[in-house]
This record gives sequence, C-alpha cells and structure tokens, in this order.
Amino acid sequence: MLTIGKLGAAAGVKVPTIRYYEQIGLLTTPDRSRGNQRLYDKPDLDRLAFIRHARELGFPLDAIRELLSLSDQPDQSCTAADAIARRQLLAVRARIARLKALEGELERMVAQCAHGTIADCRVIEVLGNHGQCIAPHDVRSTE
Amino acid sequence: MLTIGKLGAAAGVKVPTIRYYEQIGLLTTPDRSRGNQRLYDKPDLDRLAFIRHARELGFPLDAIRELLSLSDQPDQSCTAADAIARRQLLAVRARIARLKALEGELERMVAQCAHGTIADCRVIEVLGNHGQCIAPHDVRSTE
DNA sequence: CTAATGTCTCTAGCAACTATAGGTTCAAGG
DNA sequence: CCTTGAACCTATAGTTGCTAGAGACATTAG
Repeated sequence: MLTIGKLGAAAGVKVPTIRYYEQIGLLTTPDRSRGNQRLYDKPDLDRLAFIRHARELGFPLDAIRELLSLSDQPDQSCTAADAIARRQLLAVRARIARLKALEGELERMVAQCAHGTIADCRVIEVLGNHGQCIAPHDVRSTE
Repeated sequence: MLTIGKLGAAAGVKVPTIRYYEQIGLLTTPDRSRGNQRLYDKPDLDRLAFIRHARELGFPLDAIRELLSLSDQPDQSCTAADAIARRQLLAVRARIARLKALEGELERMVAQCAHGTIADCRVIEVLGNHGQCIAPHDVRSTE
C-alpha cells in the first residue's frame, strides 16, 4: 500500500496533480486509511504511470480518458486506440510545422538586428509591420 | 475614428480580446463616444497590430509588454529588444526539439500497431510501459 | 420608427495544473 | 509516553491567453 506521496514519487507525478486527476475522474477514488489518508496499490500505480506517459507524449486528458477506458477492455479491437495515437501524431506534426515557420521568421529578425537604437531596430520594425514576413504564421495551434 | 469592431476587423483580433488587452494594460484606455463606446485611432491600430504580430510569433504577453515599452523609446539601444527576440527563438527551438522526439515515439507506436485487439495493442502497451521508449520526453515545455 | 446589429459590463469557463492557507495524522527520536 | 516535524487533508484561488454568455444600452439601415 502506498501513500499519495510514495505513489507520486514512484510515478513521477506531483501530489496535487494526483488529487487533481482523482477530482476530474481520471483516477478512481482510492481507499482511505483510518486517518482518512489515501492508500494506493500496484494497479493504481500502473494507471498513473500510464497517464503520465501519455501526457508526456502530449495526449490531452480527454484522449487519455478514452485510452484508459479502452485499455480496460482487452478484447476490443485496437482500432480506436490506434486512431487516437494517429490523431496525436498529426497534431504534433502540425505543431512542428508551425514552429518551424516561426523559427525562420525569428531567425531573420534577429540576424538583421544591427544592434543600434530602437528607432532602426529590425525586431521592433518587423513586429510592427507584418508585410515584411515571408510566411503566414499563427502560433495559436502551437501553444 | 474606429469602433472596437472595426478595429478588431482591421487588426485581425476579436473584440473581446481587445477589451482583454485593455484590461491587462497592454492597450491604453481609449476615448469614448457620447454613448460610452470605445473609439480608436491609427496609432491604436498600429499598436494592436504589433501585439497581434508578436503573439503570432509566440511571444508571451509579458515579453510583448516589454517590447512595446521599448518601442516607445526610439533612442534607446535595441539590445534589450534583441535579447527578447533571441530568448523567444531559443524557446521555439526547444519546443521543436521536444516535439520531434514525441513525433518519433508516436510514429513507432503507430507503426507497430498490428490492428488486433487491445490486449496486444502496441499503443496501449507502450503507454503503460515507459521502458520501451528510446528517448526521454516531457511535453510540458512544448505546450 | 423599428428591427437588427453592435456595443457595454460583468461573470464564468477552458486546459492542466500549481500554490496557498489552515488544519490533521503519522512515524521516529528522546 | 510525548513531542516534533514531515506528510497528509480540504478548499480556494491563481496561472496564460483568451472565449462565451447574460442582460442592458447605442447605433444604424430600411
């Protein structure tokens, strides 16, 4: 039996995050000790490690919720799980593409800076004048 | 003179976002019409366009606040502005590196899926077993 | 003049946590 | 046995950058 602190240490997740996951229903409500403290077992640890790993791969919590419910049904086809992973892969690729465009724009800005005064600073000027950009960019999907 | 709707349309920013920027002090409080509606002029539009462009390049609002106050002081050295841009470039590059690692991991997961049942699904299994990963990954800095 | 659209303020919500406050329980040392 | 300090408990609010809604007033086109 693990206390919440041990569980967090074992899975690499902070204690408040575990309580948060419980609150939003990603983790089931665990047993409690006489003194009302949460007690976890190995399956709880596995589940939390699963969640953490999926988060590290950028899956949103909703997708993780789906993946967890799928993993509870071992006999089902894995088509759905596959689709979720593919979707995530596409999202990651889209972000990379966006960020590369931004990277290029920032590189140009910084490279052109002549280190003079603000009045003729390329950084400030480019920001004020979108027409100088090569590619369209919108960071919203990368954040 | 522009109403808030016209200003938003001209700068490509939604109306509530403009009010939000005013609220957090990124935009100065504009004049009002007799009927208490906000009225903007060309400098306001320029400032908003500047903000929007910087956002598109991924600058956080705090950095934009700094850049704006710098751009109000044309005689100062542009060293500070340059530093902010470089910092942003580094942040973007770091995100790209992270995301590429994730991309690779997700590709492996998806490629190995045999489209059978959940019980032997690679997607589910890899998520449950971090040891199968090649590179360490942590998405927190990419989101 | 009326109807539709735009604007006003205020509040609450999103993701995914993180931090704080004020209190309780537990494990170890004396 | 008792105390001390760490770990735990709940509840609330804050983070970033907006977005959505409610209910009321302003403006404009027909």
